[in-house]
Amino acid sequence: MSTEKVVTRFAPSPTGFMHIGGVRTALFAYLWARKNSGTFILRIEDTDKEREVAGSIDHIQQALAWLGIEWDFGPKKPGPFGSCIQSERLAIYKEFAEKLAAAGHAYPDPYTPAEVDAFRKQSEAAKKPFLFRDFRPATFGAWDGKQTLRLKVPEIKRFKWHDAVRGDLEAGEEALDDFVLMKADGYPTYNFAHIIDDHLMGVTHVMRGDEFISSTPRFLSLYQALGFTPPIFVTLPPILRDDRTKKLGKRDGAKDVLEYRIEGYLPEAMANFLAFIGWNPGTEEEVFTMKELINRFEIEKIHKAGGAYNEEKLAWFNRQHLLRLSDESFAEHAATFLPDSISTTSAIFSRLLPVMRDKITLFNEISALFHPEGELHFVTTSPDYPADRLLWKKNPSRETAGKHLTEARKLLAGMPAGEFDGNPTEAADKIKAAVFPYAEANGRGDVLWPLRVALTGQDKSPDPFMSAAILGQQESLRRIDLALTKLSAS
RNA sequence: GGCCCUAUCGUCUAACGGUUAGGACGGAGGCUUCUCAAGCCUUAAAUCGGGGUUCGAUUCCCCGUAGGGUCACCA
Repeated sequence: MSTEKVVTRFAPSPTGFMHIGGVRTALFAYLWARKNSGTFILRIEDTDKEREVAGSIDHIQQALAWLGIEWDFGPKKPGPFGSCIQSERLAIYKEFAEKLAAAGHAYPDPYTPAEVDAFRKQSEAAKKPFLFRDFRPATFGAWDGKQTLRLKVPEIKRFKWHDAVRGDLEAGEEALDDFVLMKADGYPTYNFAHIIDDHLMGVTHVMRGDEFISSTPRFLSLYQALGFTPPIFVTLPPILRDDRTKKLGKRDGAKDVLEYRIEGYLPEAMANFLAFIGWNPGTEEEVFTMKELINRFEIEKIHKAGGAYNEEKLAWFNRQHLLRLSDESFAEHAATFLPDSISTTSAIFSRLLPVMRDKITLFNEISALFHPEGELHFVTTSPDYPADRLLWKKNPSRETAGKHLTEARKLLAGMPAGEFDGNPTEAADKIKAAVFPYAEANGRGDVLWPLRVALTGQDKSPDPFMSAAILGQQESLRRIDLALTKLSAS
């Protein structure tokens, strides 16, 4: 490896939302740049004004920022090479176009689109692949800067090149053609602009999907005509749909990356998951922070074959990262999913923290916990439930339920009030110490089921000790009294 | 169709000529247990097919097969 500073870029076109395919490409480019203390550039390729979607540039930046992918140069951070938005660099492309035209490496296309189309049909009828260069005019005039400009392929030959992932690649002459450099609307094509920019921005490693392999000979022709040295090509494997039948695309359910934030995924989990589609450190470790990914990332370990997107594995990664979160950052992430009545600074929130941490895989599950049918609904609402719910299904006797509830009430009432306060996990332990021996002696289910329902009113909930710890002594006793009333009323 | 690329459990993958083909997700079973999760343990499950090269092929070569990509004044 040379001592040259590594520069990578992510170069999306602002034509809609970002999905995980695009983000994965950005991630790999970012990881490689950071690993080498290099530069990562976010370049906006907005040379097709027809397809541009308003707000996309903003959206792209939000998606990358959410994932923790930071760019050194980007839309509002121009570099020594100027703007990172191609539509603001038109003068640069024009200058290179003029140079190529003057050197005889490019020529104005004399045909109308209809005429070119006729040529194409002609070739099809003859069952030959259409190549514009077969119809190249014998002589051409100077380029006036307004016509369509095409590259005059400098050399018709079989191209061989090296790809850092795919190895030695080659393609025949049929892959070469006089492609368009400057469009009639004055904008450069992608094929032209990206090569100029990669060169001017000092990009050393071009990371992109395998859909660009087949156009590489044309890029190489242009590098040759311009006298530029090509960068290192790093072809990334495609991300496949989960059934592996095709590449994951927007039409196949590829979601907006920011959707995942709304669903309560952690950005580090997403980055971890994406890194493992098409890359693997070669060990059995799987859970990595962004920092660790940067340390471990190696181009040599990028795969050739495509990998499928699997949301269940993503969820697992999320759970793993969630477990490693500090209470403080857990609270931050939880904030938007809590009911309005509970703030992350409230006392009740800190009492609920251990339960929430145990229960969820995705943060949006927190809202479900507080739903009227949810496990934590009892926290904010006094329970309302049919009396029969207090009866354990294996021994549905009102008499037993009432007897044990009365006993349990005594045990809870007998505890010093202070033992309910403080750390909820410790409080739950103390409550368990007070109640469990009795339950052990008289049947765990017979004692604990009615107690848990009395406290929570729910079929599914945290265990009775934790529930009592969350509610506090007074409220716990009040709810047991309520349950006893229910039992005797009917 | 031409050209290019790819191929290990259902899925993500390890193996860089020699392993009982390993791990993870998901599945199944179990433990735990007052409920629901979580957690822990166990388990089933793969080298696309056919030829070579080699003492020995998941690994190297060839031919099939299947899948993907690409053939724009889109990127």
